[in-house]
Amino acid sequence: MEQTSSGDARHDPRGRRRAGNDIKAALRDLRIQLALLNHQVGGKLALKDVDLDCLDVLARSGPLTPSTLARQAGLHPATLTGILDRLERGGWITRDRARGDRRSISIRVLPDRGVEVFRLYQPMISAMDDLLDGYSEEELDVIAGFLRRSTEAGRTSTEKLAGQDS
Amino acid sequence: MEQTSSGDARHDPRGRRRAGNDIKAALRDLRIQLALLNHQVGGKLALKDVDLDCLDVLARSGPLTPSTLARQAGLHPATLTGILDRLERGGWITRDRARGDRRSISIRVLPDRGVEVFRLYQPMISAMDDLLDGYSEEELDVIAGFLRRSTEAGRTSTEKLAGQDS
DNA sequence: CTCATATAGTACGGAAATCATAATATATGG
DNA sequence: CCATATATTATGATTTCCGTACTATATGAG
Repeated sequence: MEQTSSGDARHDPRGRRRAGNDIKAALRDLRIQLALLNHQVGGKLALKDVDLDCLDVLARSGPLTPSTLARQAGLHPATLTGILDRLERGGWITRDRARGDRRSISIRVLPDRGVEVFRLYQPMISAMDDLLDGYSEEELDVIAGFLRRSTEAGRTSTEKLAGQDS
Repeated sequence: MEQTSSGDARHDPRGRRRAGNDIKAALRDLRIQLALLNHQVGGKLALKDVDLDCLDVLARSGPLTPSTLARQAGLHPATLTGILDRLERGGWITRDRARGDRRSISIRVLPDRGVEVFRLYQPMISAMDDLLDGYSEEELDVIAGFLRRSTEAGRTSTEKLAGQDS
């Protein structure tokens, strides 16, 4: 749907290229800035960056087992045990024995402290809402599509790197 | 253009709201995925996540002093010393005494190992190029603008959090 | 069923990273 | 020249990371 006629006379390859490079650079900046925001939020909650990352994945992808989470977060299983210990001690998660396979554990985010997190992200959420108000619904759809595709590009690229040993 | 049941034909509040929430969720996913990609890249280069972050900032924002970099990366000055030691040992950066103020140090990224990094990011760069080919120049400008504004939103939100002590 | 093997999660311990504090070197203003 | 402020690094206590080994459970073969 965002395919437009190419090879047109009005089409300036140099302009497209510049715009593309702008986007890639902007994505780099955005990644760093969001990492920094999370670092601040984590600091307020006495959580390491990686702890907050795990919490984010858990909150988003529902209950997970340690092995699944470790794989998704690119962490050593033993490292994850330490992270889960911290999160459990802080009252962020619970570890329950799974019903089917009794070796495995189901990690669940506790809702209790959700408000704290939300309050800390509130400035960013408000700023984003203000920002998004300036776009038409069509533009919003373009942006959402771009973000989803970029995430997918990131996923396949990450897997490609993880697959090869050098 | 489709009419909506509630009021304004041009602006459907429900559709906009959904699109906005989609974007915020997509941004969360994208952040995690890019962090994961960097984790993989860092792993190949024997660099911690935070080391690669610092390198990225340095490569992007030119030579910096340790104090400036520490502030920009949200790190304790002493922590940064350790990071710089690792980066220097690995041949990623040099520390030169600044000309003006002889207390301060100028950290510069060495170009030598840039190729390695580029090669590792190549899958992502190619995927992004393919992805961007599907957009018109106008759409690219919309996306670039959105990314820049989001980064700015992240910056002000981060500063807001850093400013208050609770 | 019994045994071998595989898998999930964690305990343990050495190596490394983090960060508060102190120390050093230089700058700046009176 | 002196007092104070600032940039960076050294030191050391604490925490984190992660390779290895261990326990518990699952699965498959005979």
